[in-house]
Amino acid sequence: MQNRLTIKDIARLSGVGKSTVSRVLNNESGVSARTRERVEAVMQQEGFSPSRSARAMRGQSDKVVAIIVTRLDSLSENLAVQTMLPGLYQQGYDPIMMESQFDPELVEEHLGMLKRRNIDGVILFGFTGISEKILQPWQATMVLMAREAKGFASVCYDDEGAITSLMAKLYSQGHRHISFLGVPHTDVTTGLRRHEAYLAFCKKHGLTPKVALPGLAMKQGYEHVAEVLLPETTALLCATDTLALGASKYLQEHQASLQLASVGNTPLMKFLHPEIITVDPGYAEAGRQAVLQLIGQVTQARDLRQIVIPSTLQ
Amino acid sequence: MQNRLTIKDIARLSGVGKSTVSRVLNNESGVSARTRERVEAVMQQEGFSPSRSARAMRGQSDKVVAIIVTRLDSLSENLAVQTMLPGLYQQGYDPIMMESQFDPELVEEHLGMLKRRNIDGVILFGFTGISEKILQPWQATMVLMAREAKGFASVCYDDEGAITSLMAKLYSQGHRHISFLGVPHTDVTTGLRRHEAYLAFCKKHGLTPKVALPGLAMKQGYEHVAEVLLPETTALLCATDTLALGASKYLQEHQASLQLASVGNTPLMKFLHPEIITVDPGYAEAGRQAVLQLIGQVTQARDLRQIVIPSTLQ
DNA sequence: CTGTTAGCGCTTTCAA
DNA sequence: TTGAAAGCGCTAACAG
Repeated sequence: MQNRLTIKDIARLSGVGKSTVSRVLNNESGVSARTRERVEAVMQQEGFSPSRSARAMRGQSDKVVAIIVTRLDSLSENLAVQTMLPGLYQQGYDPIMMESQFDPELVEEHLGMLKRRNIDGVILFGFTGISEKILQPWQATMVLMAREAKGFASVCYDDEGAITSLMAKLYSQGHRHISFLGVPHTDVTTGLRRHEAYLAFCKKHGLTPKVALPGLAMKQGYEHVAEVLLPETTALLCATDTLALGASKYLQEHQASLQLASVGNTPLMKFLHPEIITVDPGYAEAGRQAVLQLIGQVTQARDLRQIVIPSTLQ
Repeated sequence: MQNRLTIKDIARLSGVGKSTVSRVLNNESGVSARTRERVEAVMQQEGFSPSRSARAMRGQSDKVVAIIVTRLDSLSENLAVQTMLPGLYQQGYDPIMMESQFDPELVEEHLGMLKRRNIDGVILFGFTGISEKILQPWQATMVLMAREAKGFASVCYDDEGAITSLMAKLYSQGHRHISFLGVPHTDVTTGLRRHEAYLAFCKKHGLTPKVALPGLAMKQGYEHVAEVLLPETTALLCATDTLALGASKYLQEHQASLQLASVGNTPLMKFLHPEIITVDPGYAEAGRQAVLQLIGQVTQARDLRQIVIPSTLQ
């Protein structure tokens, strides 16, 4: 680590001035092709790479962004992060990871650290309880995942479309008594929107809704699925894979057999219960979009778009 | 982000010189208590925090480390990383995350990026196929997880102890026909060592071993468990939770009921199959130790220890 | 087109 | 115990 070369060295080795090297480094115009080639050759040969800190100090950005997930082991967030990372590396950004554990105070704490570090941007996986006030300072440099907020860029899933297409599929299979296992309305996207889409479909098709909204945890699916099982029920729609996993454990234990459907399409689900009908909310695409949006935002002041990822029935 | 104060501002505001502020900042001796207090008060009040880049440029470290996991969704690695993060933040380090996807070339690529960034240290979750040559330049600044290598610090799990205590438990429950589902020997720790510990126990207690070593994936557990099911088999020991998950799906589908045991104790396992006997390899503790070791290494040239985390039967 | 010259915010001599 | 001054590696005027 010690004897890294500097532009000064490169300048000396290629017989030019520091600034010329700098120009080459930044692909600035105003350097003769010959000089540029020569300098590039030297850099190449010496394996030169400029000091990030020095560039950062010169007002350039640090090229560091943070990704704040709710939980490291969230199946869905993992899928999104998995596509974010390569996207960020490719653009030369270092992604630092933080875990909010669904705790608004932790988010605040983390954002505080990040503010102090003068980071370029943040991708935050939203959840219930984050006050917009805390986010305010980040308006220009944050992309919210799975959450919308006025004045913020965001990448959301198509909750309504996902639920509707699952319902349509179940309906077309002949199911007329479809129960719903979801998340409380305090969660606007996964909770409220998915529930409403379910209700809307029921209404439109004259079905009688039967609902429980226990929460996001597998255990909650397990413990509350019984509440929505009527004798006539033939299918169960779950707001998330995790919930479906919990429910299906219960169903298995109780020998109840009904058609399950859920929003998620996570690998775990596909393996454990391939018979479940799923819709892929487009986690991978969401990750890609989030990175594009964030980088656009911080480098070229792109406008704060609210992106919705279309889901695809599996 | 723009108008961050600098030590110059703090100096002015507290009526001292830049260097004094710097001394206070670094807790250097040679500053009168009065002056120090005054400066600290101003910093506090202005919410001053020094520029990382400037410090880094002055030869201080960047305070950035990388964590390279095999997969973002590895149940076990998640548990370790979960304790690493807070440990790192607390020491002022930023953890950047990378995913190797079990691909040695990706590791090489990532390490290349990191070298260029002049990072402080790396925590690398090992796997089969990483050539030690690639790691060589990182000897002093790397901690290997779940893998040992000559000249490298590492944090490993007590493979032998874990398997032995599970076997002892099964044995004490009266099981005498215990099969083993594991990982090929190319994986020295999870593969070879666990398998050997199983064989040793069998030998010592006069049991007839029955083994398959398909690999790490859930699907492999599912597909290969049948090979080790003899009519007399009453228990099955799996080298990992993931494998056990696959196996138990098969067993469930085939109505076969035997006592399962596995190394892992991941939340998913505990939820889906609480009846399985597990041993906790100490992932959380491993994460803590890895951070301590790495930071010790890079800040005070602590010697490269090879740490083994004791496992605990659940 | 290219080199020289100032700094960016900090640490680190070196004098006072 | 302190402050002034000299850089760290880089970029950005400003001259040639």
